Amino acid sequence: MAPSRSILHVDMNAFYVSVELLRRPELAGHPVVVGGTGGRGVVSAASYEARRYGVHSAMSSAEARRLCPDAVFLAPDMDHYLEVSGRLREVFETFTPLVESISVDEAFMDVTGAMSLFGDARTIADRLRGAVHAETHLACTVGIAANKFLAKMASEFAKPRATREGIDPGLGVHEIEPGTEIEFLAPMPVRSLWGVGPATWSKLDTIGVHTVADIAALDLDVLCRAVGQAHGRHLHALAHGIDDRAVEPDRAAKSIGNEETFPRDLHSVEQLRPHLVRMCDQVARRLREAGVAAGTVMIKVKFSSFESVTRSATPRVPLMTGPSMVSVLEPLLASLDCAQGVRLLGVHAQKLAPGAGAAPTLFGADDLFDGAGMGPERIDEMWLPASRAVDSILEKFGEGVIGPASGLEGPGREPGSV
DNA sequence: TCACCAGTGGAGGGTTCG
DNA sequence: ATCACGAACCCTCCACTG
Repeated sequence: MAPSRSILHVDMNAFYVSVELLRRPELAGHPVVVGGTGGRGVVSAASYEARRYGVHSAMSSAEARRLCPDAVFLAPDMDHYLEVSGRLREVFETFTPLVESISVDEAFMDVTGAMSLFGDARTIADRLRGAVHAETHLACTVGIAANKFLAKMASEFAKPRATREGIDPGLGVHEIEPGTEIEFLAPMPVRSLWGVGPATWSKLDTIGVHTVADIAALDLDVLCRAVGQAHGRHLHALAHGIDDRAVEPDRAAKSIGNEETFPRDLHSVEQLRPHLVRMCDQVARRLREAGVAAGTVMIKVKFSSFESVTRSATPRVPLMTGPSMVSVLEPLLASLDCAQGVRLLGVHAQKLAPGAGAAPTLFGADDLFDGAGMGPERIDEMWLPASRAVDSILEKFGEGVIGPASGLEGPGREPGSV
């Protein structure tokens, strides 16, 4: 039996929109939407006023406009949100170093040890909300419970809510007291469990499972047959209020990738190649910044039909430059039928390994002459010093001053332009 | 030698979350 | 007609190994 802990889940209220309102106070009280400014985009965040009209995140911009024509649509400014997010984390860390960020606007905190300094969890939650507001003028909701899952359920419960009738400001803080977990969870719909999306919901629905109490009462084997071993065990535990995952402050990234939907579909490898080169370069740069190399590289292609496929390859040594990634991925791209129309291209680095300094070659000179040409390892070795030089130039003089020539498409190139 | 089996790791697809 | 992007995790199939 593990000792009992006190976990907070902090959730910023309508984060992107609230940050924007600080810069544009004249918009306060109006329906505001961040995202959905482009033709093919979706909503990233909606103010509670916009939510009253049924607008919500992940909705297509076209539908949001239809539901709420008067809303003000703002382009996302992720750099700014990340900066604010960093300041929030600093506020959180004045209470405990055990802070795990799960997105720009949500974090878990393990305050078990902090309570001797600051008071009980409820007191910490109140002081935290005050400190967040003092530092950033933003509002947040805090859930308190004995584990991460329950803390998240608690903050969900305490959040502000928009209905057609008006905006309910919510409780701000909610604590699920030890011993009351089951009664809190039992009546909840399965869809509210973390890990039950449309697909799982549908599977559970067909076996007559609708509430968390239904899952808790279900035979584990029956559940696992319906949704899979790992998922079944996980859901079964959650339904009993059990979640042993620790708050992990420094989770290393396990993959790094970029994907991009083009303004218009592209129809050939020739058209896609400049984008592939540019995106490989971006991903490789992020790898070098993180000091890691890609053990496996992958491309993702989404066709006009919305069908998407992935193709991956594992070179003999991990890669960390754009040209070496292009050399591996271009043949994979060429193996696909791009003529049918490609709306999205993605480049991902997986199986991240600690990046070598300037990786000394592990291979003989014969690598240079093996039939098809230079292997990706040799390309990496050749390009790494130059790539690092480019990194420092970009660092010094800003984005866009330098890039791969093959990533250019003509004068005045803009990302995503055709 | 063959059939079978277990373990492993790559590849590809799918689900979920914010 | 319209459906982003980035990341984590899981499942299944397959080839290889012993």
